Amino acid sequence: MSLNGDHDDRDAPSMARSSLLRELPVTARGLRTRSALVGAARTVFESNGYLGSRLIDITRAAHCSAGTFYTYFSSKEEILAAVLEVAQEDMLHPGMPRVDPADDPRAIIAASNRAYFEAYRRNSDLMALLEQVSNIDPEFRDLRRKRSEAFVARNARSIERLQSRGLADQELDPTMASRALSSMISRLAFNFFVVGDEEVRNEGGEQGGADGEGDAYETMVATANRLWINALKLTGRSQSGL
Amino acid sequence: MSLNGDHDDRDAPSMARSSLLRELPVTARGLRTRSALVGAARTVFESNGYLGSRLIDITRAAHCSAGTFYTYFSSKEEILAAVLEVAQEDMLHPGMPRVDPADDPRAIIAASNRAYFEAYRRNSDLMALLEQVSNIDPEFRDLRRKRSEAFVARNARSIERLQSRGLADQELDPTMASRALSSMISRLAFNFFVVGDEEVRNEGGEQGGADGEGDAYETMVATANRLWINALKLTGRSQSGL
Amino acid sequence: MSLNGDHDDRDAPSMARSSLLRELPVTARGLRTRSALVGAARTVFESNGYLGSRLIDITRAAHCSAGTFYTYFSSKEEILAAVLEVAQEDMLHPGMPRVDPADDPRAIIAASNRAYFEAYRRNSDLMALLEQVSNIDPEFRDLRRKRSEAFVARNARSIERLQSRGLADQELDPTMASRALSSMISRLAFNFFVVGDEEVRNEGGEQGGADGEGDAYETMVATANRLWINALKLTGRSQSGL
Amino acid sequence: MSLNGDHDDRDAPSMARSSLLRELPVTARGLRTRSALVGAARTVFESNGYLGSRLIDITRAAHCSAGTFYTYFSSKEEILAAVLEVAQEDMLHPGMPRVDPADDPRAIIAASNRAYFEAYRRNSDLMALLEQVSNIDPEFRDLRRKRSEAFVARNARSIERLQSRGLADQELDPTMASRALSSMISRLAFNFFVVGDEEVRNEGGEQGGADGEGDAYETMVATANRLWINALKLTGRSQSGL
DNA sequence: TATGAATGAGGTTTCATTCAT
DNA sequence: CATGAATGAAACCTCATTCAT
Repeated sequence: MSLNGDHDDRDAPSMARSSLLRELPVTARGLRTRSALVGAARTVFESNGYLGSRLIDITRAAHCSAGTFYTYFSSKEEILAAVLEVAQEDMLHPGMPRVDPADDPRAIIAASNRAYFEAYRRNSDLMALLEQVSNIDPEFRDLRRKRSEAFVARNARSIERLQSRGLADQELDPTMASRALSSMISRLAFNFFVVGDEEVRNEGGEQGGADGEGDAYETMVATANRLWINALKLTGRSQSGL
Repeated sequence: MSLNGDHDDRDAPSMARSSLLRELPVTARGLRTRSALVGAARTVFESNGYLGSRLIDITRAAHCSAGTFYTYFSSKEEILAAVLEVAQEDMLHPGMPRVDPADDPRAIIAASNRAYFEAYRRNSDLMALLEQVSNIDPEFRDLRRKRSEAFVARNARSIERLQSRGLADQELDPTMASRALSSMISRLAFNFFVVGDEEVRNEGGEQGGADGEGDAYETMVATANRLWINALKLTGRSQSGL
Repeated sequence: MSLNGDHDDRDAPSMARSSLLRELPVTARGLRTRSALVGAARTVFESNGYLGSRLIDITRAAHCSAGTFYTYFSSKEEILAAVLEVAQEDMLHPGMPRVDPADDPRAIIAASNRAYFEAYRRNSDLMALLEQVSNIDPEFRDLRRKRSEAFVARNARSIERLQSRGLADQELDPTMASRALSSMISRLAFNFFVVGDEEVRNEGGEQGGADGEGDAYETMVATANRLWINALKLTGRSQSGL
Repeated sequence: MSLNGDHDDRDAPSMARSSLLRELPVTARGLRTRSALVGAARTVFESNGYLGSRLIDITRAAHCSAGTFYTYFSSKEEILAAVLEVAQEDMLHPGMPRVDPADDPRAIIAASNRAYFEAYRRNSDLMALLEQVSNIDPEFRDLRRKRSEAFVARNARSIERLQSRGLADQELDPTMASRALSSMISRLAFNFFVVGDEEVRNEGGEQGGADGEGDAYETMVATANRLWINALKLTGRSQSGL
């Protein structure tokens, strides 16, 4: 349904395919080599960033030569696209528990937000990479923007539906609200998993007991959910705190 | 007072000074040249980005030789710091109308959010630059993070105060809420002014009349304010609509 | 055997390898190019000195591009190490006539000194280079010092052996004497072949007949031998004049 | 008298004056500034070497501006000449105890060698500098060579005199022997004070008791003296070890 | 399909020296 | 006599990409 875990700017791979990727190799050996390159590139990019990674680092990690690279990709940009594509899957369908549309919308939001954060945690290095490259290469910025808009539109429709059912603040512009709340969640995740260091993650809730990283994480999730729900003025029969 | 317009990551210039900048020139001529370099750098960086800018572009724009650059700065990084420093002022003290602490908190929030967006608009090229560089250079990322935390802490105290006066949702963790809402505003501004192009800015509100960019902007500000206020569950006897 | 021709500061090539050199190329073409670079570097360094040589001079002489240089060496320092390494061979094993340990020690000394001077003559440009660079770059100074110590130790053992056979001055500290005599020979060679110009080399012995460079050279060798033998108070029943 | 402490290549300042130095300033202030520059240059050169020293380091240490430098010196080379000139004094007249020409030549040699080593110790940084620069700049190499020859000639005359008195090995070429022995002493000092590190200096004599740096030093002096005397086959009535 | 050597434009940076003030 | 800003040539080095094998 709606309000799925995508608060950020990525999308179906097909968009990327058309402009950036070559055709897949036909032989088994070719597939293996290409696969090794993509895997190596992911590792290398995650460690050193896009700019810090040399093609030779990638080919070395893939146990092949510099020339071979150009059999499968026509530029550094292109293999980056391939790397990002692989990871989109996980961010796009973060394996959320099935939700019944009839459920309390607040529960659905809570679940999808949590699923998003979990996926972000798994892919934080890649998200950092995406953030880096979309601020460098207009091609990726553009890609990102287009994807983002698609999801914002979907979430906007959900908000609209909630409004028409009288469950959400009628004064809000659905598209803009969708943009704002998506921004909030994705940036929170970015700051927590990419920028954040121990200081950020070690703070627990205000109640006291700081028993490690988990506390800060749970606080973040709970706060994000509550803010989101408050922001939409979601009402419901159920009084359960999320 | 509180809840000021700072949703982003900048701060007192002194932080940068210590590690990055050379001593200022003593003669008027030197001051002039240095100034010309900083101005030229701002222009060049804004046009080409950090990576796309060559030192020779900067010195040419400043009408001086390559060697002169190193009289005042010891690296590209350093002149970037100088450029950003100049712009911090405007982002930090965006010239908000004086607010009376006794005013309706909702009005204060609305005013400070608007002031932030205005400042962002004025400095959007520079904000794009900061975003780019903080995803490349750990020094700038670190600087940014430290600054951000300082402001988050300040806003968190404001939220706490509202909570203790019974005006804001007591269930929220003030620090985390501050982080989330700051993220929302700053990212919204980034997407609007930096990433956004005609498509984004030309959409008006859903109510109808799309008459240009102004509409989308007003919708964004209004939505941001309303979401922020809803999110904190700010209530008040005060009569002003936002 | 002992008292070999090494009065100076060089040694097994392996010392340099570990810290300075890249792996060798695998193809014949690569080997050829690397070889051309080393040869070109030797010529260029010998003509212009280390500081006076630009990488571009070397690559031009080797008929390759600047980038190619870095396929094989990662710095000017490194190719210098490679150049010196080649020349070490000749200085280390100067092709001395085989000596019988039972021979008169004085004859052995005379032969090994002469072999050293001959090797120095062949490699004088390179020795000048080494002298220059070891007074500039601590890495080379260090290398030189370590090598020197190894040879001093070997010669010291020879002196010790002569002492224990009652053939050399017992009062001498073997290590220090070895150091002193090695210094004498190597510096003499340096002054003659590197510093010295026509004035020096044209002087014959005092006996009269100045008939060119050869005379001065023979005088130097004879004097060095005689001083060395006198200095150790080498005595022998053996009849051979030096 | 003869065989004075000069085993190396320096000489009366007048030689340098003619080719390298400007006239001295006339005012007291000028003299003070010039003096400060020379002093600063000595310190800086000794710390960083000739190449490693920037003019700006020198002027800063002398508390004056870059422009002022050129009031007194017309190049980096020139101030180096001035620095070396100052230090020549000490090396040239190392304050040897007055010797009676009628004394045992061996005692005279021992005294003058020791005086040389002492002077070298006092000026070792400067000697390192001279060594460095004379392998870089032909002007200094030339200067050095000319000076050296002058001293070698003087010592050669002393040897000749000893030979004619029947006190030294008649077979030796006096000039060449002088060159060789001077080389030995100066290089020994260079290796000990400039190149040498703890390893070298901490070795005591062979008898055992290593009680610090002094031991190695005394061994060096004693060995140098004994080798020198042996080498010339100096005979005398006195049996005293040196 | 795989190799790895070759490319070369272009970047940043240094510092002795000059000169207007 | 002093200042210190300005100069500018040239040096070293990087790495995505090509291509002969």
